[in-house]
Amino acid sequence: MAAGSVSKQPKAEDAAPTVADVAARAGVSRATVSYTFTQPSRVSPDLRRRVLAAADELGYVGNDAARRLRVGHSLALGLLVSNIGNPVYAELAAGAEAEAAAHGRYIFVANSDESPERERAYLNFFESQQVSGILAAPVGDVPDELIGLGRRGTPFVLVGMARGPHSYPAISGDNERGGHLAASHLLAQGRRGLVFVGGPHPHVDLRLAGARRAVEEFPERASLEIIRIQAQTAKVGEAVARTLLRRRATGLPDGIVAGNDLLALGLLHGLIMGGVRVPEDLSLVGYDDIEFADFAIVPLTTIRHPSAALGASAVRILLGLESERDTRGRFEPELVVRATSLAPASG
Amino acid sequence: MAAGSVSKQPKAEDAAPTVADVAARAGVSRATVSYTFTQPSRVSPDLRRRVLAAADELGYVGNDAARRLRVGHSLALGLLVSNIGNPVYAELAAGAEAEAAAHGRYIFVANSDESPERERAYLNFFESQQVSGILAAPVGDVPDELIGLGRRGTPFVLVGMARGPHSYPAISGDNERGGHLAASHLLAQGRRGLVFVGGPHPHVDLRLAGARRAVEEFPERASLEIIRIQAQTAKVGEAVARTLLRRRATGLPDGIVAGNDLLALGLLHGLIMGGVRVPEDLSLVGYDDIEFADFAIVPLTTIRHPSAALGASAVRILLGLESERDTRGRFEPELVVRATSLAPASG
DNA sequence: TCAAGATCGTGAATCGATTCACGACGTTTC
DNA sequence: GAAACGTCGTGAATCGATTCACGATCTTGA
Repeated sequence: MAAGSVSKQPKAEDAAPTVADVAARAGVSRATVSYTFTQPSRVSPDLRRRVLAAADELGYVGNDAARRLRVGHSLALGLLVSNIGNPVYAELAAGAEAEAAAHGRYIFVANSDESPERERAYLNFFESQQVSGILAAPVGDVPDELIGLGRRGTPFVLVGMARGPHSYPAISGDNERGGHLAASHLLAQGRRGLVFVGGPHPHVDLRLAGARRAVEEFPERASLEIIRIQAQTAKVGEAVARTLLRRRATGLPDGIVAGNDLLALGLLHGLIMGGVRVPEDLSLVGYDDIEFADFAIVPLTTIRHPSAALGASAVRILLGLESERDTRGRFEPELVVRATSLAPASG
Repeated sequence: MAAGSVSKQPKAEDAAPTVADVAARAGVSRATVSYTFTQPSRVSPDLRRRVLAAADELGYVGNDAARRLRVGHSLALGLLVSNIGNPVYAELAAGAEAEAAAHGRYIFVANSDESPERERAYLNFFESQQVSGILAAPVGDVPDELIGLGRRGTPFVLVGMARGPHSYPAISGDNERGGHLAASHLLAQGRRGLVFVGGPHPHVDLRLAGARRAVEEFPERASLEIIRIQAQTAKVGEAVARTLLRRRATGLPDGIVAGNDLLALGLLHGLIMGGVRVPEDLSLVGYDDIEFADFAIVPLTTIRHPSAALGASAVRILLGLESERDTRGRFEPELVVRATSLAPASG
């Protein structure tokens, strides 16, 4: 009684429906069902309707594992970020996601939390998932796993990293130019004793280079001191502020360029707590234009960084809709003047 | 010449290696290779070593599609959040990720950006990916897709949502208690004209209920006004601050409980800009203890919410390592007194 | 020394969607 | 009216890892 006369086991009634179920219901073969979804033009309109109706009634969702096993890659793209807690990366992810959705694709966000080990683990996982492309916003060097993956046919784009010594596809805002903008702005409003606060990081180093160039090109006498740190976080910014305050007797800088906004917010807080008036005594420029920059007690002057656009472009490149060259000149950084610096001299 | 005498096509040399390749190199059958990874004890130590060595030399990564097709589910868990830009969800994701990694699992973060449509699309995608479980931190109602998925065998946990009218597995901090803590703190320091600012949202409504209870239980006379809003963001907070300032003549509240920290930061900014002294004129309590709470110019008193722990527990529940009951009483909210409120009367 | 049992490796079937190669049917054209 | 061609549906092979059921080899005890 339990076993019918058919050799095939009856399906559990709540198991996910398969092409076979849809085919049976629509009275066609499994091949036809598949063609209905993958090459609709190959199926006559009449049958197509019938198949789609059957699929709908059954709540057919398809099994991407089977699909992938056959065609070799998934509809998903992988996004590897070093720290999802940084609003910049959250914005990057959102931009990539929106663009992917527009093309019927999905983004898997993996957060390595700055750990090279997790980074490698996730890259391997991406490979085992056969993602059809990878966006990587890694901390340091290009991981070997990524290079291997690329060789094995999974395209990748480095996001937010300049083409450095490597020759892999990479798109990025012009961080050097942004750094130049920031320092020039301070110089233009009369600041002459500048400090750059930032740690080793591909982006930040370029921002520093830009700031340095601005000071060197400046016709008058101006100085740029560099304070190196370990990480670009608000906590570190506060610590640096305390250090600066300690040498108040010998003279504070009158302008600071921070490696990013988190750092700048920490600095701002620390300095104001210490009685420094911003921007009267000292001007401050951050980098990234995160949401909180505008809500700091003294709204932060900063360099806007088109993170969402970068994410979107990276997706388009991976999907072959755009080439790396096409993006040249886009993603220009932009100075956003708020209250931590004076308005630029207007004449 | 092109075609050899073997019927099988030679593999492209840079194609990903398969179990067959590893088996050939180690001189064993494909079954043995598989058992080496899935049931190591079934293989003698000697062979195990040989297989692992071969796999390592070939850079074998496995094909999760094939694996999944056979076993029916993936090693990945899906995390659906409504807004990855909110630090609370970023923290939740990080907590879940760490716990998952400890068990050899991975988390796919999907960001619906508050759109019910994207939410549904991602749930379907999760199904097609056969994730072995889903963590959902949705905005409003429990989506039908999720319920269907659950019925079809994919476990899910609602994170950060109280068990409401529904009866689905859910874990959450005790938002009612947190709201009570916040309001009680204000009452304890002598505030009597309280305002709760918050919009419709499962969490926030509970926080409001707690605040209301605190005021009702309070032996002296105290009032609680409720300002309803559309979204808990900093921008909205600023707008509310402007509204409050406009009625300064008729009297401002002396204590505000905000639905979350983003909102509180916006309020804080708006009020201070308007000349209100915090905490002298008015005390403010936020909710969530996001990183930026501590860096606001007047560091924000808030209720700490164990988001990372919630994420970790949700993962353990999905993996069957813990039951929903086990978490009862954990995730207690905690009052973090900073500068936007006075210290509680200590005697 | 030989049978019974434990240990450990293997061939083959299987999961579900895709796609090739074929064939049935209908239409066009001379 | 028949040959040639197009259109559109189908059977069957395929992707790679897993796992069942079986069998080979080795161990143990009388």
